[in-house]
This record gives sequence, structure tokens and C-alpha cells, in this order.
Amino acid sequence: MGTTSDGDRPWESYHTVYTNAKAGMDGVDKERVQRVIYEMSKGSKYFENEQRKEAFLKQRIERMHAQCAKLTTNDIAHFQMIADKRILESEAARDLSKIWLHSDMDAFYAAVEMLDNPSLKGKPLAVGSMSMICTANYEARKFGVRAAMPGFIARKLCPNLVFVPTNFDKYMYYSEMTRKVFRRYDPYFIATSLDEAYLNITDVCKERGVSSQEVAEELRNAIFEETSLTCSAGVAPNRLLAKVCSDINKPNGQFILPNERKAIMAFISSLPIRKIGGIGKVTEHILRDVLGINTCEEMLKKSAYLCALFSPCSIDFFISAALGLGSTDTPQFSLRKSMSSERTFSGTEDQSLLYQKLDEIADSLSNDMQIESLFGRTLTLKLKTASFEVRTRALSLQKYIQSKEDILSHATRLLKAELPLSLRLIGLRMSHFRDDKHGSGDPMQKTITSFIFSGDASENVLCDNHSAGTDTSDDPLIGNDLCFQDDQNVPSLGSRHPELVDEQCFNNDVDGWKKIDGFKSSAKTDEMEMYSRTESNVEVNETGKFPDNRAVYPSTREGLAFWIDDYICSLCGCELPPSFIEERQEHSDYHLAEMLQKEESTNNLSKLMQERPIDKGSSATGTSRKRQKSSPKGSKHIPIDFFFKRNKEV
DNA sequence: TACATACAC
DNA sequence: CATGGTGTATGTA
Repeated sequence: MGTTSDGDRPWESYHTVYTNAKAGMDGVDKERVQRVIYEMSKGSKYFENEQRKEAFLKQRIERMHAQCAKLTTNDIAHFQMIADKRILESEAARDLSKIWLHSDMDAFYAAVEMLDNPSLKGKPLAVGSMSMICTANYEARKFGVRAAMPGFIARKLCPNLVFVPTNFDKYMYYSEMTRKVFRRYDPYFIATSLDEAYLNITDVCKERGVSSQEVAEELRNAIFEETSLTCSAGVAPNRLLAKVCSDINKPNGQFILPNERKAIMAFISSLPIRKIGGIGKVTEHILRDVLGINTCEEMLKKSAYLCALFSPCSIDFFISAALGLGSTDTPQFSLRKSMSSERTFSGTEDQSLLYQKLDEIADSLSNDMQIESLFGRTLTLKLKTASFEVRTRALSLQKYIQSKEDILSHATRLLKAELPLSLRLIGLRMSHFRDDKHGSGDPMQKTITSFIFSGDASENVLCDNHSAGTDTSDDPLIGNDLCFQDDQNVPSLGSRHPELVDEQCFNNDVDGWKKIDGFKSSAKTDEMEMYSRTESNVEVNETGKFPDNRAVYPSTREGLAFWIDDYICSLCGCELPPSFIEERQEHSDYHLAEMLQKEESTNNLSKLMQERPIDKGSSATGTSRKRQKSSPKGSKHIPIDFFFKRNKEV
């Protein structure tokens, strides 16, 4: 490893996240792309920081290498026994009884923009700004333009690149249309972002006596007919594999992996580990440089070394993935663990300016917390220096806070201790939320939430989703351990009683939601859509930002197709059994009132929000937790509680 | 608890 | 000119 050819071809040693091949990048002149990226980056503060990080990674790799070199034959035999045991245990837990479909929209944001403005068709398009691109269409990808790449570099690669700023309200509108289709195949589908979702199609296949391939074709056709957008799908016995499969024939394609161990092993064996969700640039680098691992098959072969170098958690993740195992259950919902707000600005050391930024961020965070009725007791200040170094400073309080004043006073103290500094980003995060059963009010809120959630997560509203489950989301970490993520672990958890929910697991798959994005894919990424705030935010927050979606796009709400299948609210996804007649009426009234209010105060949303923490139910994403609030007044009577499983809250 | 990392999207 | 924002998990001290 060392210095490859830094002298002759320096660009080869500058590795960025967006230089990996993804879907649509086949005919790209990779060397030219790499060279342009290097030339445009060289000498910048960002570049220097990347070099510094690479140097640390190199040291870490060398340490691990040395650790391997010290292993004796005996050590290796010992670790091999441990590895073999884990492999047997994991294999014994293999579940081939489910059929999961992962749906991934093709270049989602860019596709929506082209649909909205047909004159963009055929032109290379990037959604985002000169600083950052969220998604590029396939025309642009031919030039090496990709999500997560700064716009000014993309323009160098493709001088005729057309830029369109993000319009999240549009993406949410189209995303909702796709979710209406998903719901017909799996009412409990898991939306991980605006453009991705996991559907358990086991029952659909069984009940209709059709193959998973037919279901995938039908679903993709339905999405195309109803949205004029294309998507790719992957079908496999678990979510981890389904996700990998949806990338195989992208765009506008599908790949079905049968529920047969032999087929799975043949598929996974030659699969580059980087294709697996949870294995990112760093983990890939470490496994390749330290152990020569590039594929899942090699990961199994080197399992003894993995056991010698990583934590149990990480080992389980690696072994599971190498065997093609993954989560097969539908996760329960989980509660939000933190909420944050951060902003990048042109670097400055002007303290009054920095305190002003802090004020804005505290205000933003406080507003978001009010929307979900959250009170937290740990505040974390995040700083990024002008040289891109990131620092965090945390403080835990005795009492739970939410107001801008409380947040700002503590944040100011934290910041003051760090100055003087030249900064380019300031962020605030609150965590350790009050469990409050009713922090704000209605005791029922939570309950309801849970309900809601059940639906799919995502989407809707309230829900949060996220968490629970498993899959992918998280990642493992690397270091020396990573944890696994998904599946594997999950199996056990999954098998527990869903009723109690455990939440332990969390996250994962589901999560997507929050972010917005859509990105996806291909190997790593395709689009990234960044954004952030949850969908809900969008709705709510939009306030300031967008004009109110509904006014522009008839979102679901306007359609008022309130009760899907007679029990699922089409606006927020909440489920109320048919017998809850009164409650449903109230719930409908709530949405109606909400819409009316919004219209009245289209421009005052922010104010509105502050006054009523309620959030409109809608939002989606949010994670759970308090979000619930949404329930409208309906809560009055409703003992709905017992319908949900309630979790713990943490 | 505090902080740093990795990762997803 | 110019390299994002939100959330979760884990390791380590």
C-alpha cells in the first residue's frame, strides 16, 4: 500500500466517495474523471483534510496489519474455530420463508425535475447546487457526474450540465404516489427514504399464486403508469439481499434472487463487499488492504482473521453478510434518539457573526423540538473549522429543555469555551429526551403514535419508523468492530415477540425516512439527496422554505381519500379499525381542520407551529417519539392504546 | 457521559 | 467562489 504512484499519477491516490462506479457509469473515462476531481480539489482546505484523514486510515491499517502478523498458527486455529462456530450458528438461523422486494426509484429527484420540465429531457442534469449535487440523471452520469459531488467539479466534467435546485415538496408529492402503490402490495411496507422502500410480498405471491418476478413487474408497471417515473426492484429472501438486487439491473430493471440457498451463495460469493449496505469506503479499504478481502467469498475464507481483528458485533455482521443472511421480519417502530440542526456558511472568525449563527440554529432546533413536543437533556455542539476539522462538545443537564433560550444559553457557553476559532459550520443536537408520557399534553399522544406507525413507516407520518428493524441502516462501524447491522442480529430480536417491542434494534432500514433523500444507489450511491429534515419538516418547516405544498401540488391530503381499505388514513397512515367510528370521524376532522388552518395561514406556519405543538400529523418521518402528537383531538376517548404495542420509550 | 467515527440517504 | 444535513450506532476512555 504505501505510496503507490503518488509521484507520477497523484490523482490515483485521492479517493472520494463519489468516484466509485455506480449505475450508469459504465462507459465513463474513469481516469479522466479522477484527474479532473483531483485537479479541482488539490490545494483546497477540503482536500488537505481528506489527506489527513487518509493518513490516519493508513496508520490504522498498518496497525491492524501488524496485529495480523503477530498471530501464531495456534492463534489462527483458535480463531478459525470461533469463526466456524459463528458461521454454523448463523447458517442455522437462515430463513428462506419470506420474499422481500426492494424498490428504488431511478435518479429520483432528477427524474421528477425532468417530468416537471420536459425541456430538460435528453440533457445532462444535476439536482443541487454548485456546492453539492444531490442527484444526477443518466445523461450526466456519462460524464462521471454523481450525487455527493460538488457542482463546480461536475461542471468541469460536463460543461453543458444543467443545474436545478432541489424542490422537496415535489419529490414528496411523487414519493407519496409511489407509496400508494406500495401500500397495495404491503400495507406495512418500510420506506427508507423518499425513493426507496422494502415490501414483504410473501403473502401477495402466495395468495395470488403468482411469482415474485410477476409481482415485481406488475409493481414497477403500476408505478410507471401512476407516476411516469421508472424504478428498479430487487427480490430476495431478506432485505439485505433485496437491496443489493435492486441495484443489479438499474435503471428500470429488476433482479430476482430465488429463495434457494445454493442460488444465494452463488450470487453472494463473487459480490464485492462494498455492495453490501453498511460496508462503506473505510471498511472496504480496511478489509482490502489488511486482509485482501474484496468479495463475500473472501470474507468467509478469511473469517478467522476477522475474528482476530474485530469485535463480535462486527464479526457477526461480516459473517452474516457473507452468507447472504439478512432481516426477514418487519421491524417495529422505534423512538427518536436525537434531533439536530446544523448549517454551513462561509468560514469566519467573527465572533458576533458566529454567535448570531448559533442563535439561528438554536431557534431552528427549538422549533423542530416543539413540533414533536420533545424535551431533551443532553446538548451537543458541533463545529467544523475552516480547515474541515470536526469537533463536538457535549453537555448533560439536570433538567429537560426545549426553548430556544435554554438551548442557546447552554450552547453559548459551549461555544465560548472553544473560541476563538475560524468556523465554517455550527450545529446543535439534543438527545436524551424525556420519556414523558405526556410531556405536552395529551396523554394519548403516544399511543396513537404507535398506531400510526404501524403502517409503514415511513410514510407517513408520523411514524417513525425507523428503527426497528433492521436492516440496513446502520452500519457497522469499523474500527475494530462494527457492528452489524442488520440482519443478523436481528434475527434473534425479530423472533421475539413483536408485541413488546423491543426496540433494541432499531433502526435500520427504516430509517430512511428522515432524510430525504433519495439517493441511492448504485453501488453506493446514487443519488443522495440530502436534505434532511424529515419529511415532516418539509411539510412543516417548509413553512419558510417552500410555499406550502398543498397549494402547489395536490398532495394526498387534498385528495382526501381518507380511509384506505377502510382503516388506514391516507393522509398520515394511521390505522383505526372499522369499529372506531367516532374516532375516525374525529381523525378526519382533524385533518380537515389542519388543512383549513394551513390555508389560512400559509404564511404563518411557523407561528402556527410554535403555538401548537401538534404537528400535523402528517409529517412523516419523524420518528417516532413524540410525534404523536398528532393525534388530533380525537384522542379524547380512545383507548386505542391497547391496540398498539407499546414500547418502551427509552 | 463525552467524543470521535462510520455510514446511510 | 465553491465539498451538505439529519440520524443512528459503536468503541473507547
